[in-house]
Amino acid sequence: MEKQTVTIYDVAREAAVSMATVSRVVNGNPNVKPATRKKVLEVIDRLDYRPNAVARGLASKKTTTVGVIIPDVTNEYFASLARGIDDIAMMYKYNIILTNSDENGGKEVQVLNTLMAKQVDGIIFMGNRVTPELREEFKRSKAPIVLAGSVDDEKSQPSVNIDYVAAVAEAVKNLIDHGNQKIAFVSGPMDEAINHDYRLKGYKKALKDANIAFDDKLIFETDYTYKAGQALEPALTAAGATAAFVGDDELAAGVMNGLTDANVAVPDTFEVITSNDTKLTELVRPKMSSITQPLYDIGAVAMRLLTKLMNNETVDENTVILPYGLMKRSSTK
Amino acid sequence: MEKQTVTIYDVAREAAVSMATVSRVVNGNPNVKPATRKKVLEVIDRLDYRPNAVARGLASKKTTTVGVIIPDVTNEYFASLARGIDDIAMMYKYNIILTNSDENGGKEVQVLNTLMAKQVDGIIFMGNRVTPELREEFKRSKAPIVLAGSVDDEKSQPSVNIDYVAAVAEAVKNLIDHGNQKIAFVSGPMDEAINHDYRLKGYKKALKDANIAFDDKLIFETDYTYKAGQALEPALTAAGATAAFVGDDELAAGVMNGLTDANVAVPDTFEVITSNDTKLTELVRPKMSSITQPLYDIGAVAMRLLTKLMNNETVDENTVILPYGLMKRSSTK
DNA sequence: CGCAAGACTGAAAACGCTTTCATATCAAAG
DNA sequence: CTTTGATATGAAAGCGTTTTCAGTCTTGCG
Repeated sequence: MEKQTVTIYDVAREAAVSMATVSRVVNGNPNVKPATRKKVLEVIDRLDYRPNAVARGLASKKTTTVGVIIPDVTNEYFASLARGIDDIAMMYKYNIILTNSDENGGKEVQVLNTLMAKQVDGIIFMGNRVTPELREEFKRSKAPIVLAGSVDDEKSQPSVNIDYVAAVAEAVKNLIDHGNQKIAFVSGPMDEAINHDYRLKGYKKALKDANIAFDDKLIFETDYTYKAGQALEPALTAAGATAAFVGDDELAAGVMNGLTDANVAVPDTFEVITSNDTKLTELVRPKMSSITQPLYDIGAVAMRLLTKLMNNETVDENTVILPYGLMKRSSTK
Repeated sequence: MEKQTVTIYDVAREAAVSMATVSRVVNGNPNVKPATRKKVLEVIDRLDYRPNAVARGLASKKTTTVGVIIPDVTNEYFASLARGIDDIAMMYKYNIILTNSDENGGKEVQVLNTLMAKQVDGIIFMGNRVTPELREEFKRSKAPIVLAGSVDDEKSQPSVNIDYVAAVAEAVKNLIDHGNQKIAFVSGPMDEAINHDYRLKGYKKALKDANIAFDDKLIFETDYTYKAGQALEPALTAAGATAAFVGDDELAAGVMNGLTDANVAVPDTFEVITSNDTKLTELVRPKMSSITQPLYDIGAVAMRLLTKLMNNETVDENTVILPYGLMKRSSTK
């Protein structure tokens, strides 16, 4: 009762040609007489022949699939990038093997290895904690790897991002311009390069430009979760902050709702600005002002870059920086 | 400069055994003398040998990868299922090929075909519009297919869901019990089975049980988007509705915010209850009451079911129904 | 000490395709 | 006609594993 698979050999026999010829017509090789092509095509249709991609992969050493490592699909930010990645991948006839890493170094290394074992033609990596071990695996990979919406201190790999330092600096300057002096910096784990090495730098720069002393009492390191943000209210007010820059939208929603629930008026007595411009910013009330990022495009461009790399095309610039913006909504004055 | 790949043959030579033996130790076959195993393992380690999964797949006819068709990763509901799927998949050593379908029949058929060409061991399908063509492809597949959080009128495939009819009926009854007589039914496209054949049925049942006449002026068919929901306010009030059941959280958030923005007080003068219990319900103000679904588990159970099917284990029940609940938050009295 | 029954191991045949290389065909040119 | 340079085609060698089948060794035991 097992369904019988029809192979290239069956087609060759039925069409009275060699496998080589069948292979040629399947792959659109022009060196086939039109009459022959027609005959083969008919048989293919009649037998409902579908080439086995695994065999093809083994013979050609190309699988037309790329691996995508994502911290968590459930996170709006990364999901948006993933969507961009998949669309472009599909456009170039690639498929995506998607795996959640939870930004867990061990899991990332393991996943990377199974992707390589599966002979993916390329890899897109999302995650901001590029450990030395990870970097080691990257080097050992013969498939090109590009980072999307993720930074590595050492810039060891091609990547596409926005200029986080400048974006955060501008966001914070905006807060300063509104008269705030004690501005909280609420971020995810500080061992992520994007937090300790980019956002924080932007924050400090804005302060310095405005001659405001840096005060580490205003630095709040926590998880990227709604609950964590919500729980921050007492500490925030205790520290005397009157505004906050937040590194993640869900976290920011938590911060804002936490404040509101404690009767701290946003934006009147406390301003909040967030980082990722996901849908969330529009759903909450007040709507959140945010740094804007071309989320979909970051993924799309990363995938496009990867196709070039997989094709051995020369690319002029390996680390691409997309433009950001600032969107004023209702959580800032 | 191309990195050299080491094959099973290299290991065999270095260890002075046959490929067969190497294969055995790699696959944990017990029929290998401990001393031999040790020797081979050492060589594997020394040469840093990693089995080629593609070759393996060709020889064994198993790829340890499953295809996942999802309407849109960017949708919280499906993303949550996807996370459950991936976790269980990883637990059973499978990888996921993820593709967005936009619930577009043509794209779905095409994607299904490329998944089959890639010899996936199984497929998880999400999407509520199972067309005859699609059903045809399902049948032709030799890899088992299970539907997750998705229904097919004809129950042609194994699936895991909740009892949508009962859940919606209960939700609507709740609204009726609060004294509402004109309850709007706001749903996504009616050509999706889940809407026209399940949710609507539950809605009608609740009305009937309460002796309320069905009025199709209260049926609102629209897109699953925030904007669409927001735009619904005028129509909703014009129809005289005092409450609404909504088939999607993002849509519901739109409906609710639309009402609020038009100074219709939720829940005091208009109650809203939604369907999917995603994170969103907690982010908006007022928080939305919702049917609760074990989102992660729907995905997880679907994947688990698939592993059994792929293993040819006998499963007692092909269509599993998980429990639902009703979570009262602040958008209902 | 002889022998059957495991326990191990290796040779070689798949798996279903791509690709190289050689050969065959053919039209145009001489 | 013969030659020549494309143009078409086929044979066969991989691609890197798994798996079957047939041994070859070891044991335990009478």
